[in-house]
Amino acid sequence: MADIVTRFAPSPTGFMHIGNLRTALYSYLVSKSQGGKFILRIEDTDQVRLVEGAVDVILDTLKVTGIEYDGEPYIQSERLDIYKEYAQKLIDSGNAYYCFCTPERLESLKNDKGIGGYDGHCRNLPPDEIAKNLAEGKPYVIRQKMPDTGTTSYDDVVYGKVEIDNSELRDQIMIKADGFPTYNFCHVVDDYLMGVTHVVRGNEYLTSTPKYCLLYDAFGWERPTYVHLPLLMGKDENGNISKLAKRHGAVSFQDLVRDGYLPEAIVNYIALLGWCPKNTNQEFFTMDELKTEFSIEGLSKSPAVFDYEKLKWFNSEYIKKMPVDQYQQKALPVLDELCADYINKTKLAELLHTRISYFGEIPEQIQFVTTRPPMSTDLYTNKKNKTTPEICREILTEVLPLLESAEDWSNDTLFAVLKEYAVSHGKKAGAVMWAVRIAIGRQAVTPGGATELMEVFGKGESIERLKLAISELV
RNA sequence: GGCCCCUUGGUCAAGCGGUUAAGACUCCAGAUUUUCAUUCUGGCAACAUGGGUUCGAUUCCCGUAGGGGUCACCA
Repeated sequence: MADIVTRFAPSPTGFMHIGNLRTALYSYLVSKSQGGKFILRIEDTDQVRLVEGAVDVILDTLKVTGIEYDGEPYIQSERLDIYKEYAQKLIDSGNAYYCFCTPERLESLKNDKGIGGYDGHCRNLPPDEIAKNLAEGKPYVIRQKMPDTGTTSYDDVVYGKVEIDNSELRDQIMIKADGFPTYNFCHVVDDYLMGVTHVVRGNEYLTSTPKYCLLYDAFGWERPTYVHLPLLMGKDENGNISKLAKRHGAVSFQDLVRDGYLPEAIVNYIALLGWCPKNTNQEFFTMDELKTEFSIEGLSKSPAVFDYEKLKWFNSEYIKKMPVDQYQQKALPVLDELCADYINKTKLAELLHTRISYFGEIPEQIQFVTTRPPMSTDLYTNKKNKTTPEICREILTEVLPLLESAEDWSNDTLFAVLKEYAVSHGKKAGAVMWAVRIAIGRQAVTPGGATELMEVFGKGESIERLKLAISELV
């Protein structure tokens, strides 16, 4: 069997939609799982939607996700002559024709319910009229001539046989009036010229693929293998499901990275949205593992809803597995920006390590550190530790001088001091810890216990918060 | 609306004629922990529906319903 060649052919829109990234991933894996080639082609034939710097976004995304393309990327806007040449071939063979219809006429056709699309008006223009129009410089497009009768079918690797009535097919435009080709035409030419054996793309192309098959046939080329992928969906707050879009949340790779999701976690998660490994329940995959485990048979037919909760879970697992220094490197800058100098950021970051699911969560998690939340004395009441505001007040006042005289402000020492106090005063350790933690943290739930928080705050701020808390308990 | 595709718990999903219908996320309960988190137990929850085919259908076929996609000088 000849080597597999797949491609990823995004248009430069300025951001990488997560569904698009998944398509790239699968396309890459279809090839690499078989030791094939994977090429990148930039489809920038829409002149009105050009976005500056958009190609870099694509390149960067592929780089950080570890999706490596072979050779240099192809740029369609640099290949215009090629498309014209091949369009001409189709005109010569009678499979395409010039169309001089005005946009206005096409518009009125569209609005006419009985017709609902192009009517083949220029299909059989006499040669001399075409020549005349051309000589006059009349704007024109080139259209593909579709068969009037019969059906066209192909075998999709994941969906099986797909058959369409040719009467459903319109004479689609291959070359636009501005001389640029349409996707419908140039991707076929490119895929052929670039030796693409497997076309891997989203299932929105499932029903237009017969048109492309017809193009291959018209050229006398062998059709590629088609691998259509189930769509990625989003769910809105009303439970309605549709193609994953902005209103569902962050939908570009860039958005997710900005929120503090790790590329490896994102890739791992989306790899499993529409694909499942055979003979294993494994959920965590490195790119290398994906390359060896991936098989087309594991692809699903039904659309998958993108679940932010599960992504969060994946990400938190990846964060937990991060080596400490690497983790600190990511967390510290965030803390540096938010926290006062006296805060022990390294310690705080350490506490956060098992508690955040993405780095964007840090600011709200540490709000009680950057500000002093309003105190509610109800917080001192805890059933399990049998504490009340009164008991806590007693504990805090007794513990304050002990802490003030503490020389070492490390977690271990502080813990020993409080434990010592609890034992010698016949108090439950949990009660003492509860009182101190509430006094310091000023909220019910805090990342870390009493002494850990004190270490984070340092002696000065800790004592101040303690005194403040006592004064509020009168 | 025409055409095409899809349909296992709330979500991702395994299953490919005979199973107590896996597993993961979420949620709940319990244990551990100086709170929370982590960790560890356990639990709730599914084959859209009606007909066939078959000794037997979640698995195969048809209809219905629901969802999605597509009908551009966008890709």
